[in-house]
Amino acid sequence: MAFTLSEENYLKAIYHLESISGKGISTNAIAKKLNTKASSVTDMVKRLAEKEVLVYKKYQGVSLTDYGSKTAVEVIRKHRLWEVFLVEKLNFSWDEVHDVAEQLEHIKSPKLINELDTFLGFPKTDPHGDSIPDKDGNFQKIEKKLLSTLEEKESGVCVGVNDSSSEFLKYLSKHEISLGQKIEVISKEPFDGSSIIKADGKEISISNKISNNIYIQS
Amino acid sequence: MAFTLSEENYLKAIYHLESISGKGISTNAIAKKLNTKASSVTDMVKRLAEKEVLVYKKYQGVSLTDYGSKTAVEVIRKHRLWEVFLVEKLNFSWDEVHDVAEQLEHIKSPKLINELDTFLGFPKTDPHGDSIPDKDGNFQKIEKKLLSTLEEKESGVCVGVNDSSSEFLKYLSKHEISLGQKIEVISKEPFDGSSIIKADGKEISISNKISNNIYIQS
DNA sequence: ATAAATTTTTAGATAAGACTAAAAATATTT
DNA sequence: AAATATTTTTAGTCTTATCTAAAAATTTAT
Repeated sequence: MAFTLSEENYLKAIYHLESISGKGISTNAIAKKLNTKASSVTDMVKRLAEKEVLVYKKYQGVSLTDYGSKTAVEVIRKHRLWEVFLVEKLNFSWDEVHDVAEQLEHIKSPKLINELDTFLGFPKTDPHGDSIPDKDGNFQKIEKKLLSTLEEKESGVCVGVNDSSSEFLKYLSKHEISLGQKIEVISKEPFDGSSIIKADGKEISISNKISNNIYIQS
Repeated sequence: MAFTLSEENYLKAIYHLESISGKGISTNAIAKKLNTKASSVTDMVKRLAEKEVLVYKKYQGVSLTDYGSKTAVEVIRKHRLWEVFLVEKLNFSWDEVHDVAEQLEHIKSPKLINELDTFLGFPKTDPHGDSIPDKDGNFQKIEKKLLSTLEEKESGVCVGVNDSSSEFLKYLSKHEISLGQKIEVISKEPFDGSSIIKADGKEISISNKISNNIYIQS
């Protein structure tokens, strides 16, 4: 079955929401994620239910079927492989790749994506630290926790980010925080959740919002 | 100004038609090229005229403006660079690239296409022998003529094809005719326009339709 | 448990792009 | 120069994907 660009974006959004909060995703949550209106979501969700990629019951939210999840994972695989290509071969920085990958992920050609995978040497993770599904849709869950959950004196390696927006990634670049970097929590301020961390030898103060967007592996 | 996928396809089609038959392209010619209906063309052409990429006068056909030509050339540049990428880096054969390149040519990102050009080493021609416009839109016209225009005993090098369809390219592969190959006309049959040619040391008979689709440089 | 607030759905519109069928304009024959 | 044929345009419809505004259902609060 073939899917439109919009349909693929809905599947991807619902898949991401399910991976955070389990089955039964609300219309409003999808609308917020896709910057659209709840009424538009209802319309689209009905179409997708007819295509049997998700189950929809009025006022009960939606859940992806196995077929729907598989389709979403295929799009995610494409997105992440293209990101690797852009960074490794075309000199993009990690804060520039997202918008272009959002377009490239919708190109339809099984041969293209499998050859790209081969060309890149079957990478396991993308430039933001997210793991890349293989051609059967299997991928390993990386054991990661938020930087904000670390206690004082604890440390770990930066393995990913929660927010891939260009603004956030630019913030990280400016403070010289990058993937694979060791980060140590020096102290935490209970009042506002901010903390002082040591990265790249330098101590800097970061807000709770920042530490909630950085994934750490211990 | 931004263009939709459909608009870009119209611009490309009109550009190609103009390069064959000059200014003033008829509604019907565009419809045939794009496998659509004349009425659909009229609709679209009105929209494009408002965007000032072409001039449209009822019943008089259309002509691209400079801006329209420039936009079309940008799409063609992207198409041909992606074809080179697919053949040289991803092991596509020249009869497999067209459909995928048709999708990739619509990706919007100036950085992407210029970095791709650099990555590929600024190729001058694509896998079908067509020249690739540089980032300013300049490209050299290759001096080429149809194989069907050669006389008996004349020969030349295959530099391109007129029809990039998978069926035609597969025909050529089967008969071991490829870009850069020397082709000699052994004899021509005036009755049906067929001819016997020598390629890769072997003599084969080809129809007029075939020799009308192969470009030769002497 | 009823009222108020929120969420979700329906109904009706809009825009892009395509279609069919019919009307209008242009070309071609005789 | 009429008559015929062809091309092009118009008018109206369809689909996808979106929107606003209003109605219905569900949740939360009192």
